[in-house]
Amino acid sequence: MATGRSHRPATRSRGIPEATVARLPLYLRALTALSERSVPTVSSEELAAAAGVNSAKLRKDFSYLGSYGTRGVGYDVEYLVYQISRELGLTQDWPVVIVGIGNLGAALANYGGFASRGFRVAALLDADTALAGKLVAGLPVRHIDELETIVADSQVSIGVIATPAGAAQEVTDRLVAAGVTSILNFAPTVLSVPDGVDVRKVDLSIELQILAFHEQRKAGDEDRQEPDGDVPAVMPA
Amino acid sequence: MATGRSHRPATRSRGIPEATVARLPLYLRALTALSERSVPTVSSEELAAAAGVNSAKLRKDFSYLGSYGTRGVGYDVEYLVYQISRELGLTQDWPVVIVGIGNLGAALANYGGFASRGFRVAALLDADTALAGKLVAGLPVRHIDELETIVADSQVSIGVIATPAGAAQEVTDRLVAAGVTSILNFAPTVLSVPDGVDVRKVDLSIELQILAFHEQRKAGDEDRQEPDGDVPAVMPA
DNA sequence: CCATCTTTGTGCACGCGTTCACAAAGACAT
DNA sequence: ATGTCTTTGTGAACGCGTGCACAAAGATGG
Repeated sequence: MATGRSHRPATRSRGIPEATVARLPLYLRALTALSERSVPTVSSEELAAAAGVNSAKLRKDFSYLGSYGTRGVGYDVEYLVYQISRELGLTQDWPVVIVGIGNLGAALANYGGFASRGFRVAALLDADTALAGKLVAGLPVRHIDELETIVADSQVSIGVIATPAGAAQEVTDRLVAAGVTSILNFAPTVLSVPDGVDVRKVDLSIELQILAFHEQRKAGDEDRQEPDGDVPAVMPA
Repeated sequence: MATGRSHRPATRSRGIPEATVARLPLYLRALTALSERSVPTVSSEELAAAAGVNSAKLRKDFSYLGSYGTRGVGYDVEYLVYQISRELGLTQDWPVVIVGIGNLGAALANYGGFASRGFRVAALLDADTALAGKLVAGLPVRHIDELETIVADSQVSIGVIATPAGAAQEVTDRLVAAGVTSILNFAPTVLSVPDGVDVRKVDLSIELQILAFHEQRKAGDEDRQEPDGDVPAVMPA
């Protein structure tokens, strides 16, 4: 029992579980919405509903950050917005380069969610010389060969890859060599990077395939289909 | 409104764990690449490397599908491609509607990974009448009011939402009412849907924020930037 | 046919994440 | 103050996912 509280729950220890980190942006978004409506405080129950999670999970998540709530009242919205922003590192400026200015790259460049969260598009890069100089989201597209210079000059540590799959690994290598240590990959490829470099991937096709799996299951619930049904002529052995 | 139930209905699919389902598309992609190079068989070790996972995990994943390997040899590439495709439901045709034909919607419409995996874009929808009739990826953009007709006529069960956040819930409600039971959401909002409808979300901003967290942690390791600095005047209580 | 070698399939243990359930902490009214 | 009421913070149990390590299965060669 926590009757004799002898030591602090390690507010500052970087022992924040990965699953919790992944939910912090979700909470932050819900809190920002509340903040814009000038709501002063919010209970874990209300906030959890807004974020689409379980309230116990939310409380446990916040407990990793520290004791920022008030029992009987809830959480101070503004205070929590600040604490989560700080924890996520959003109180500082993160220059980002986007490589590959096709449809997707342009969509990313135009995405408003960046600027509002401390992310600043430092440059748009593409291998196509025909694109060079064209304005996308108010920024000129620059040639990929300027990558190294731009990353160094603008202290870019985050790169976004929106190139075709074939170019992704080479671009990654150049970004890493230039000093980038975090990569958000939209290309449908497995990237290999040295230790110390973080890669997160977003894959549209994979998400759809997962949906298809569940969709098939729904449809097949009454249509009990034997898994070893008919198989093409190929069989091992 | 239906309370935003955070559904994680456990893994009672077909006995196939959710985590495994999420990796099957990854294996499928690696296998397809091997197939195109006419590689007849592959070991769990090789395939795992290509997919970027642990080989034991891969073998366990495959074991949920059945015993499709041959000890001492490995897996028959073509056979495995077929089995995974069938398990994911990719041997059938999945008509998809994309709602919101901005930069992102256009990028999705042009994405080649759809058609090659059994997904067929049945229609592109947008609320902007100025877009109506315009060709995107060879398909005419149609007005959102045609949603119900199109979903019904084309037997669409999967919807992709690429609208602004403010429109996402309403579009979702209309899709669901029209019969769609799987939704891929790109809008930065929590969607509430009735039971039986699957939602997967892709959020660019969240991914970047997670990267920022790790990036900050890396930078702060040596640079010990006073984490407990000043807090804005706001304090709870 | 037997020995050896390769690679699968899986039992098992461990660690992380989720959820329950409740005591502690504070607000608020009297 | 004291009691009541609300809501947080968290101990504990549980379940899922991961990875090790190895026996079983089959190929291959002599």
